[in-house]
This record gives sequence, C-alpha cells and structure tokens, in this order.
Amino acid sequence: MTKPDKRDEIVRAALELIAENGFHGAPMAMIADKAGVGAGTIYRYFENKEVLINELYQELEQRLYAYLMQGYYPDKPIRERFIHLGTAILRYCISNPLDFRYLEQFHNSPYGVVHRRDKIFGEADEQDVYRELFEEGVAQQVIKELPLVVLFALAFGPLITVARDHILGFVIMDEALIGLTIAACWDGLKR
Amino acid sequence: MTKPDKRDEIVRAALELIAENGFHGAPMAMIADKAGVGAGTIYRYFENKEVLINELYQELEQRLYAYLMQGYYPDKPIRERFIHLGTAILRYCISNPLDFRYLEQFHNSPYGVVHRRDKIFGEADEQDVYRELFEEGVAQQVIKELPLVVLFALAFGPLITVARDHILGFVIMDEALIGLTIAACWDGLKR
DNA sequence: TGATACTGAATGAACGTTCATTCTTACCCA
DNA sequence: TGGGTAAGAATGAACGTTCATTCAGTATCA
Repeated sequence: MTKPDKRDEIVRAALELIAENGFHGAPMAMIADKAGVGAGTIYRYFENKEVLINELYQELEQRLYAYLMQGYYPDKPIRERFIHLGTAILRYCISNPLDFRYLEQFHNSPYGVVHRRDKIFGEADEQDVYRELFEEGVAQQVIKELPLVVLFALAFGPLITVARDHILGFVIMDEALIGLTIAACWDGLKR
Repeated sequence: MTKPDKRDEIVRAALELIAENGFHGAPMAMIADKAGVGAGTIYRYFENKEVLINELYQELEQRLYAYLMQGYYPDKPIRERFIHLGTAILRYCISNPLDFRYLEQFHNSPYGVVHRRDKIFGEADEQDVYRELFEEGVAQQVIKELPLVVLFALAFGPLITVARDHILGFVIMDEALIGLTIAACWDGLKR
C-alpha cells in the first residue's frame, strides 16, 4: 500500500489532468508525461486506465470522509450535526478544487452511477453518516418526512451546485456566505 | 430551418445515443446507423459533430423553455410563480428523460461551462424568467437576500438531483412527492 | 441530362496498451 | 574493495483499434 514515489506522481498527474479536462482530455501518454514517467510505467502500477481511475476515486473519497469526520460528534443535536457536515463538505470542495472536480467527473460517468446504486440499495453496513443523520432526524420529527433520496437532494444538491459555481468563478463563497447557504439548506430540510 | 425528414432522424438518433451513452458513446457512424442514413449524410446537415451537439442543445433548451412558459403568469405572487416553474421543470425532466439526460451531459461538458458563463455574466437581454423572479423576490423581501447564483443553487440543485435519481430508478417521483419536494425548496428560498 | 442528395469505403489522427530493450539496484565472491 | 551478474523497474516506439471526417461514386428527381 505504501508504495513509493512514482505511483504518487502518476496519481497526482491523473488527478490534475482529469479534474481539469475530464476523462477524455487526459490520455495516458499525457498523464505519463506530467508525472515525469514513461508511458509503460503506469501499467506497472495500474492494470489499465479504468483501474487507475477507480483507485484514485477511492483515495479521494476516503480523504473527504476523514475530513468530514473531524470534529463530528454523533451525540449532538441533528441540526448541529447537519451544519457541521454541510459546512465541512463545502469547505473541502472549495479548498480542494481538483478533488471536487474529479469526484464530479466520476459521478457523472457510468462508474459513478453503478457506485451510487450500490450505496443507495446496499446494506447500511458502510460508514454512512448522512443516512444515519437523516433517518434519525425523521424519527425525531425534526426533519421532513420524505424519502432519503429526496432529503439528500435537498441537502447536498445546492451545496454541490454552489461549490461548482465557486470553482468556476461564478460566485465567491466566503465564510459568511457558506454559513448562510447551509442555513438555507437546513430551512428546506427541517420540519 | 424547416428542412426535411433526414435532419430530424439524425437529431433524434443523436439525442437518444448521447443521452444514454454520453458524447463518447455516440460515434457518428452509430448515429448515422440509428438514423438510417449514410455516415456522410450527417455532414450535409451539420458541419461537424460539435455543431450537431450544439444545435441539438439549442433545440432542447427552447422546447423546455416553451414548456415552462405554459400557464406562467408574471403577475402572480412570487411563491406561486416559483412553484409553477419548479413543478414544470421537474415534470418535464421526468417525462422527457432523454432530453434531461442530454442537457445534463451537455452541462457537464466544456461547452456547458462556457454557455453557463455567458448566461450568468451576460446582459439580461435574454428571456430569463428565473433571474427576473429571484430579483423581484429579493426586492420584495420575500426571498432571502443571497447572490443570484446561490438562489439558483437552492432552488434547482435539489430538483435536478431528484430528477436524475428518478430517471435512474432510485426513487419514484409521483405528483404528491413532486409537490412536497418543491415546497421544501421554497422553504429554503423564502425569508 | 444535369444537378442535387446520398452513400459507405477510405483516410488519417488519436488513443490505450504491449513488449523488446535499457537502466538501476542489490548482491555475491575473490 | 572492485567487478561481475542477475532481477526488477522503467522506457518509449510500435501496434491495433476506434473515431470523425472526406470523397469518389451512385441514386434520385426535375
């Protein structure tokens, strides 16, 4: 797992190119070039492009999850927990634009859909804070009684849209505006 | 503009293939095949693939706009107008899944970003109901005082997410659920 | 018969992947 | 210590495939 140097360079290069140009704007040759590595070398570390793309996704997802969990206390009130998570997501996406753009590319690809389907219909055995939070909120009658998927959409649809707009330069999300936006999302969610 | 038969077949085939498989899962040869037309024929109607993609986008955008405007009365109260627009968008996306998927593909491509930038920073000389609605709502102190872009995100982020989830089969949006979802969006928007 | 519409094989550019070769490293023995 | 050797890592030219686009030829219609 803690392989060396070159694997890292390849992953970094892939992240940057794919985030900025999409999967099809990041040929293997270009990734190799940017990583300062021969084209064939990539295949010593990744079976093929698809595997590279998927492993990179896993890494980013874990990084994001770790970030979200910093300072998250499952015993605090629903509202407070939601605000923590929303703020954290927004902050993460804004200060790691490459990660965010990559995750978006991935979610809008066939891989992403399959992944999502597994998440939604799979058993809740994963570390899935959102699901837990919403289910608890509904049970406590703090959150509107709507299907989980709709609650997700109400909570994170706006955040993702706003993160993208920030990165593309359509709006500047400072701390104050982040706070107001999350509060507005909560207004949509709460009973 | 009202050219014949074959142009329509080409456009229809392109819509279906691109909506279902993305831009890169829709080679020109396959579009030609599905349209029942020689590969070269496409180039009699469209200079190249990019032009085809863009013209199709324009057509869909117009169709959607026309649909939204049915029964829209600019003199009704803000809330009512918003609910009309939100409901219409959601209904349209759900009953025209190919159109919706195509629009999504487009927005997630480089073309889409340029297009969006023009829309946001361009003069408001276009028929832009949303902008008008939100600006009026803010002025009347009915809607939260947030940047236009954020209001967009709050209003339509959830709707788009939910439409996608419906089409992918993650949730079934019946009329009742559509109503509840739009109402929740309004809660996020209103002051 | 001429003009226009259409066709699909041909073209060449771009891509992911392979593999024969070269380079690097580590180890061994005198 | 120095020189020889083997194994693994790295390389990048070459390959086969896929694709958008072209164009020489064919069909259609007035």
